Amino acid sequence: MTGWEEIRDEVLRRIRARLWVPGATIPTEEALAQEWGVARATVNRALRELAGEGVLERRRKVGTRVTLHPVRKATLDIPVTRREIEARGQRYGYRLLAQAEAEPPPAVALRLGLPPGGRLLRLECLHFADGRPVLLEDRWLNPEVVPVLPDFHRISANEWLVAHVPWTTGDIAFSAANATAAEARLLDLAEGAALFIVERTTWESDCPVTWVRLAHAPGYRMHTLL
Amino acid sequence: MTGWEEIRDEVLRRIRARLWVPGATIPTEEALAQEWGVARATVNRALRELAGEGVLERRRKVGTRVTLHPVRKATLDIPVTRREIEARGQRYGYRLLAQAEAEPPPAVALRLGLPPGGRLLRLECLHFADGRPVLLEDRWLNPEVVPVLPDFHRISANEWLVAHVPWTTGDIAFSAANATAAEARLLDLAEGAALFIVERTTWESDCPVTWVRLAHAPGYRMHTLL
DNA sequence: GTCGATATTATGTGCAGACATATTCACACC
DNA sequence: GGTGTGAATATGTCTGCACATAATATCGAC
Repeated sequence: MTGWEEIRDEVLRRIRARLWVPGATIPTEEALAQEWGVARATVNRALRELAGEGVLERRRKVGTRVTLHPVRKATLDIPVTRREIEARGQRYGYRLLAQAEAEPPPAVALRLGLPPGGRLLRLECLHFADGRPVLLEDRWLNPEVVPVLPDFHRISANEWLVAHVPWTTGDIAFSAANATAAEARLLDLAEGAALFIVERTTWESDCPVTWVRLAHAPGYRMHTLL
Repeated sequence: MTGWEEIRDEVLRRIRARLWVPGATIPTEEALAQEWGVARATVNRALRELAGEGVLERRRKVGTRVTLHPVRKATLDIPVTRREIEARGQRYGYRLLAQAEAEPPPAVALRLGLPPGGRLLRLECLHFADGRPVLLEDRWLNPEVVPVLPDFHRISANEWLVAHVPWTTGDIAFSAANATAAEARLLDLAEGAALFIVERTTWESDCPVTWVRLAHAPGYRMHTLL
């Protein structure tokens, strides 16, 4: 029993074998380190990992216990649209439908924390897989953050932003919605088709960057890795 | 500059300030440790953390670089339905619609890795928020894993499973679908309404436990914490 | 008994040093 | 020119120790 990964696996094994049941306190780091003949830091690393995944709960002085009400943590990878489509082995296509400066609807301004009346750059575009439209993008961009802009006919805002405004923070929400008549026409669907909606708000250190709504055509599945 | 969290924040600051641009290699752990007057292990902890979030890419001998094509990692908490509804301040309700042993459809058997012809326990139930139906659950359960079963009229399978078959592995997928006539009737919706679908397959150490499809009524939003 | 100071305890984090491992690069060799 | 080998190097991980911090338990004063 050497190495924090082996120790992590052994802890998981004991939990699954009901040796340590949910809600119960497990032995201290010290005791486990002694039992397995490793340093306490090694046990700590393993237990910290499991606590991060939500399997264990740790509190100073109290000890480590197996989580009683497990909250499944699903980690999703959200790549740039082009790479996501290409990863499925399909040919990627892109078309800019509209680009204009305008006043955003109140809901968008609110989410970005902007005062009403400001003006943002609005982009509407379509993404294609093997020539078929699969994703409608509706984006509002704060021109103050990115004063020099590229030609969005050639590169998608999505892709340009991750390269030029890296490592922003944000907020993502998922939902479902019926396609409006306009959406159905653009995505070549029947009106009312169920769309998978991703809404994303992006910030760069307290400054709003962009809000975007991605409407995925039916057939789209988002999937956890593990 | 002491403490791995401060160091992590400083690294992030430098990336956002474009001192270290995407694709570029940052100084070695040794160099950073010296610059900030801390041990290499402390820098390692901070950089490892950022690599886990996808901000940095690290390879032995090569060094640490700022990720060029960031893949946003969204972490979702997926609690038990009851707790999710109660967390929104609504009253939770639950009704078992059907419980029967049956042969699962091929798609379900395939996902669970079971040979065709086996029999599973099928549960169909409705979850209510403030008295209104919001979630339709269609579940197939492997009775071999959990030989002694509770009264599913009183406790939802969801909740009973997390308490009695803890820390399973699994696989979750999200999509959107139009409500069938039957689904619309049960959820008190118009036929064709856009449902948010969660499909989940659960295993316990190479043994299939359950497959479930959750159909959320419109209005449901799944949300990242950060 | 109640309250508050103090001791105890388990985890959180840090340090210095060591060795392991993956990868690259230079160089000798054919 | 191509190829294999070994040196160099950055990260990965472990050890043993120390002190910090948070939460609890204990015990004395009143």
